[in-house]
Amino acid sequence: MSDARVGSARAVQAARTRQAVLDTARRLFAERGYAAASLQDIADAMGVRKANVYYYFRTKAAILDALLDERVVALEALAEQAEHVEDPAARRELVVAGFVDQVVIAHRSLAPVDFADPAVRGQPGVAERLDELTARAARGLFGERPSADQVAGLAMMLDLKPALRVLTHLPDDELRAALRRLCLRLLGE
Amino acid sequence: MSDARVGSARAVQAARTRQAVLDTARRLFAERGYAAASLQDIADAMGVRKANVYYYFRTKAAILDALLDERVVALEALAEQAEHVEDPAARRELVVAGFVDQVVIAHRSLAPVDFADPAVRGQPGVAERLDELTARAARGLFGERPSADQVAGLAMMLDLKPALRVLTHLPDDELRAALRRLCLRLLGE
DNA sequence: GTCTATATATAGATAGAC
DNA sequence: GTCTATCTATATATAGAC
Repeated sequence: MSDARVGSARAVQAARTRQAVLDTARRLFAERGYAAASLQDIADAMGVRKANVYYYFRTKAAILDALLDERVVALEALAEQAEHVEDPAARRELVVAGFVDQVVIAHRSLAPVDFADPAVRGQPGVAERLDELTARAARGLFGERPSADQVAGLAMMLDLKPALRVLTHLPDDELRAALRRLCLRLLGE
Repeated sequence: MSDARVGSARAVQAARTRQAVLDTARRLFAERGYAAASLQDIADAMGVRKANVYYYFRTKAAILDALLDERVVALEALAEQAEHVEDPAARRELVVAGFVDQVVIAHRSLAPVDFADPAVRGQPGVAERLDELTARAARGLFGERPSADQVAGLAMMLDLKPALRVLTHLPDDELRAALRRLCLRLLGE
């Protein structure tokens, strides 16, 4: 029986290890920053050897790419979804609620990649992709000519980490409510 | 004549080189993140040898400490000053105006150390010092029992970098005005 | 005060055995 | 699929000449 066959013992193990790399890297990148979290750290935390990590990802940057995709794809899906809502106020509600849910879920399970990390933004193509996503969101929320205040508020919203850090003690529902109010304040009500 | 004598050729050169280390490190730490900016990078950018940098700072962390002091001392001075203003609204105006001026000046001259960089917060004592400063500011602005929304807004205000990134095209006076409005929104008017 | 040269550790990454 | 062993580059940091 081929290893490629879905459900074979090796295929199951492969999927499990690959996912463990992503989960561990996500946590360590968020805790220490991308540059300061080494592949050795990741392997140690997983209880495997470094070469085993390289079996699944050719480079450290490839791990980051996979993690960024998780978040960026989810955000792009949210933008897509919002663009089908006609009423501007309802659209804003949808974006804020969806965004906050994503952030909270990512935070509660395993902390998300930090878009504000200079080492992350410095990866080839990353800054461009984030900036494009921001511009798209700005057009969707504020029209073709967003004001400086609107652009600034949106940029701040994309990194809620400082707020998350001081609100971790709240239960999920209160956390979500507080973050939603914060986002609406940033977008200018 | 002793080198220690103020104004001697060597003392002048020492002060100049030491300052160049701080200026260069401040810029590179902000651009690339603390972990990703090496002492070799700093020495190269200054046009000196790495050993020369070590003549002024025993470790890389010592450079970061000196840079953090610049910012934290300035922020603490602002907090001190604000605590002598009786009227709450006036106090808030003073804090926001003073804070924004500091951020803009630091940004326009040489970009400031990034408080949100995990590698920076991870240095011994840094997170504690920043958290204490934040708590002090919260008490000064909102009284003894700040609400979750107030604490969250203040935490966000301490890292205006995302907003700064999208507003760099503005002239100084407009930049300041936009950032002040942003801060006031974050603090809840 | 700045340099050359070097020590030592660890980073990212690969080869090949099992 | 995971391991041991190793390569190469670069990191922080130091010793000692000039």
